[in-house]
Amino acid sequence: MFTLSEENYLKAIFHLEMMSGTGISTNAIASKLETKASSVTDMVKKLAEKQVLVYKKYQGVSLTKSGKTTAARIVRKHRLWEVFLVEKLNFSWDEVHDVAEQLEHIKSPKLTRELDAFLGFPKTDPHGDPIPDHEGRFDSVEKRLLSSLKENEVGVCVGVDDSSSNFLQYLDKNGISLGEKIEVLSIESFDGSLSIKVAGKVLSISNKIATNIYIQS
Amino acid sequence: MFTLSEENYLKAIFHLEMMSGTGISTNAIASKLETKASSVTDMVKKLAEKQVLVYKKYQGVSLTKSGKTTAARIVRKHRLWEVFLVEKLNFSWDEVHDVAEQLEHIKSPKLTRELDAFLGFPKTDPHGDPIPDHEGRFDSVEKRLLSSLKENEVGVCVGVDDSSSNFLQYLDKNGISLGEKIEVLSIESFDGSLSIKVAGKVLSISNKIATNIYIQS
DNA sequence: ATAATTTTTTAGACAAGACTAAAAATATTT
DNA sequence: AAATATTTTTAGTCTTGTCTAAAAAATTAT
Repeated sequence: MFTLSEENYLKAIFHLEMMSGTGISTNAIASKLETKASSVTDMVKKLAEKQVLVYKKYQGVSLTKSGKTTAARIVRKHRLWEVFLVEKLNFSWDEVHDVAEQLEHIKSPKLTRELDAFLGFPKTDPHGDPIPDHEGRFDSVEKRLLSSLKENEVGVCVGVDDSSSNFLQYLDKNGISLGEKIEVLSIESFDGSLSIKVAGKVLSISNKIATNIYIQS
Repeated sequence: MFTLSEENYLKAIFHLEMMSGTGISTNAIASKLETKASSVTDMVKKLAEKQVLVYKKYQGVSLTKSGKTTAARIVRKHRLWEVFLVEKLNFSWDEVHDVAEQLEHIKSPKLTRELDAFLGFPKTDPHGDPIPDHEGRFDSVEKRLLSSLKENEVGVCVGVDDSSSNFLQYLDKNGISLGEKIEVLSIESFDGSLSIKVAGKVLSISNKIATNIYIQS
């Protein structure tokens, strides 16, 4: 069994490994968890003893099989709760994160199982991220950045990179949501900004926005 | 804001005050929380500083207005989650307690509000206990013990005193559940055991069982 | 390749919340 | 009312998870 703090470390390392492969540095973990490197060293030693990760001094850490499964199960719970909040309790996708951050630590296999069934076994959360199964497996959604599309190409919004409240509210305001079709009308070569058509309306977005939206085509 | 531990103390004291009035002893709290009296003294001092209870050495404690509201809100969340688990996630009434014990500490006013609405503003939990409103008010359900009925009287099961898994499973096995009509056929004067009719079947139950079932008539 | 910089680890301290053992206050007996 | 028993508090210790400051290792620059 893991403490709340241990679970947060596992989840952070899991996410970092997803992004940048194996061998996660002490500082990377510290900045993700907004804590100090020395605290990370301590905790990482503890988790190594529990066999959920491999740690060698000055070499960063890597999750073991069991560590990955444990972490994926926390992510699973987080994303299931997000679906619940949005679909059943009228939360918008920018409001769910903090609450899901608490709910993900509830320990009850039956609860997770039944919640999954109650929601109709969803495959992705409200931000388009895949929901791992009980064994920790999940389909890596094939997603490209909106900014990688060429003129006149179309795609469907399947997720966002930045999940900050500000950004999600911007998207809401402009009618961009999961499943929405997006068509690239033109690309400004000067600054990479795009003119797109979404929900029937024409919209101009910066390149920065476009590199935070995932689409599938 | 209160820590998990502080919330558990508040809830325990709240329940003790409901049962036995004001001025709760250190030992009573310690045994309810399965901790030591010395730990209680420490925590009680901390809570007194936070103005949620009044503490005078050797004289026990009493919740303040604000302490009562805080505690009632935790109870409110606990009971709402119990309803959710039973009504939406197929938990039986003996399985909900431990999970609700975790869920009650989730901090999100919107979550509580929306959950309440999602469940249709229930008035009682699956054991028949009233659900406080946001201000901490609740109707005290008028309930009598089944053992207080006379021969040929009838009542409806509205709750249980003992919420242990064993007892609740016994009730399930014998078709006794909330809202079920119970008719007392005869009372054995020798040991106080009752012959009752419930769900069409005749059943003999001990006096001890009958003093753990609340009915309304 | 040596110096400077950055990263990581160690050592020691602290707060929260629990514990044990002993002292102090209150309650109960006789 | 004194003696005994119980309850409560105090004092000091422990664990978890954090921190700061300093030392050690690794990396980068000169």
